[in-house]
Amino acid sequence: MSQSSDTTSYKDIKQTVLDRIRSGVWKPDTLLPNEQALALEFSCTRTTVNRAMRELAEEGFLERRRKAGTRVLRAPHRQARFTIPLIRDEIEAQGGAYRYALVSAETVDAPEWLTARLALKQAQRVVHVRCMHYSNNTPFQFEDRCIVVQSVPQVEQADFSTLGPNEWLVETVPFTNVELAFLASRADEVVAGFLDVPRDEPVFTAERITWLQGQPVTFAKLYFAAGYRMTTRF
Amino acid sequence: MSQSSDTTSYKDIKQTVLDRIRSGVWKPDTLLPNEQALALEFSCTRTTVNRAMRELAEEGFLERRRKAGTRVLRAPHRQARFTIPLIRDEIEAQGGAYRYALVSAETVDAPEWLTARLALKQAQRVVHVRCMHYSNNTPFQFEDRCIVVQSVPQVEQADFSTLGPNEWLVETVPFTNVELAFLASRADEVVAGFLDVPRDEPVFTAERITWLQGQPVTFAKLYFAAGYRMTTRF
DNA sequence: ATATCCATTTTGTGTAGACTTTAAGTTTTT
DNA sequence: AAAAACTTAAAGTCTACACAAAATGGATAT
Repeated sequence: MSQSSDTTSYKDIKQTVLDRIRSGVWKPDTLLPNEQALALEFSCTRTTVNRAMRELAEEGFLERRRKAGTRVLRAPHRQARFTIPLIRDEIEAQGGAYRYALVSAETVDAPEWLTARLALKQAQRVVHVRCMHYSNNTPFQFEDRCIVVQSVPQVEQADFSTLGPNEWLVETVPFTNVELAFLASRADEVVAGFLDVPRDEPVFTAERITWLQGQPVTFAKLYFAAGYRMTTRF
Repeated sequence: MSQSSDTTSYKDIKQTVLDRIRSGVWKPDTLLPNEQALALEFSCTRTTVNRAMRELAEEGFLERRRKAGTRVLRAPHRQARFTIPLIRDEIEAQGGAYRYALVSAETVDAPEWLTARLALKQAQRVVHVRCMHYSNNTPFQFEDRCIVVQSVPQVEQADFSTLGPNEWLVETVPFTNVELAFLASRADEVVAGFLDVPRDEPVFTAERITWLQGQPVTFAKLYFAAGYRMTTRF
């Protein structure tokens, strides 16, 4: 099917199963034949069928339960996968020239809202960095970030004048858990100034909280330039 | 490790490998031992190692190339996975009572912008539906959708007075390709009215184009209520 | 120096078979 | 009835082995 080979591959099976779902041969809620039977039909081993079905389940098309069998999901709970690239990569991928500029960097006491937001045990020192990312010298993103000193002590020696805090963190604390939120916010004086948009302009915004093994590391607000769209296909 | 079993499972291997990456034993760009060697180390078969490493690669931690081997990715290209639920499910999941209300439904000629946007060969008839989704009787989402008649002829007989067009489409055309974009837009007169927010309020907005085997089926703009956040963890 | 070819290594995927784990359904007991 | 115990079907995972496919790095030819 996919290759002009003599054996049936798990990819062939995936394709065939998808086709049957598409064409309505196997409608939502249908209980599919078990792996044994499918292996017989496709004249391959159960191992191969298993891989095909397992992947289709992971992709959100099927639901599998031991003893109960495999059925077609009625409302495809399809998952959108956004790849979150480094901003430099994102800009360069669309052919722009990336430029970074530090706005400010200072060590301060964490404000109350941040203490609450990160569920810090007590008030902590944080490095507060603000910076800009440009594509072809037009504003692309304004970044406003706090990094918890206790979690990443090296941050006090870090130099953010040429390297952005995100890239620095990726190098320094490569392995993290993330909570990411997208929302629409309103450009205040500061954001409007940096992004070169009118005040009160709607701004696509991402909030990103990062932990390292349960320890909150950083809170970032990323304000995108006017007209930014975050896109995916599936 | 995970189970108190006597065999090494692919999950154990995944965990161990992740730990080594976390702890810096295997730093970014490190070339890992090949599957043979790992199988020996974990005293299991190469098949088991293969599954562990394959999944870690899929999850964005490793890069694998034939002959070149497996290496740790420097900037974890981790992917955010958003599950896009039916809006009814989303509302009910957070404990709200879902209510749907049709605003308008009419068959019209596709406006030019839509013809261009969907790359229609010629101007087509479309069903234009506008409707509201409420959570506990507060506005949650305003939906403005066009459905291409030629692609889904049954739509002209559809009754959207009690069933939302999205749910109808999921039932009728279960299998589709989707392009999804998120952006921040500004509430115009209409949107502001329906969402009960001031004019010019920033509104988190999703645009969704759906195809069925290459045929454009529907274009939808989904305006979310004030303060909506789309969240994910990874 | 440059381009082409080729051997070898490493991952990718298949077969065949066994044992394990979960949970649906049935039967039995309370 | 309701709860507990049992049976059993289905997916989940492992072993052991084989061959395929890709692509690197060196060897060879231009």
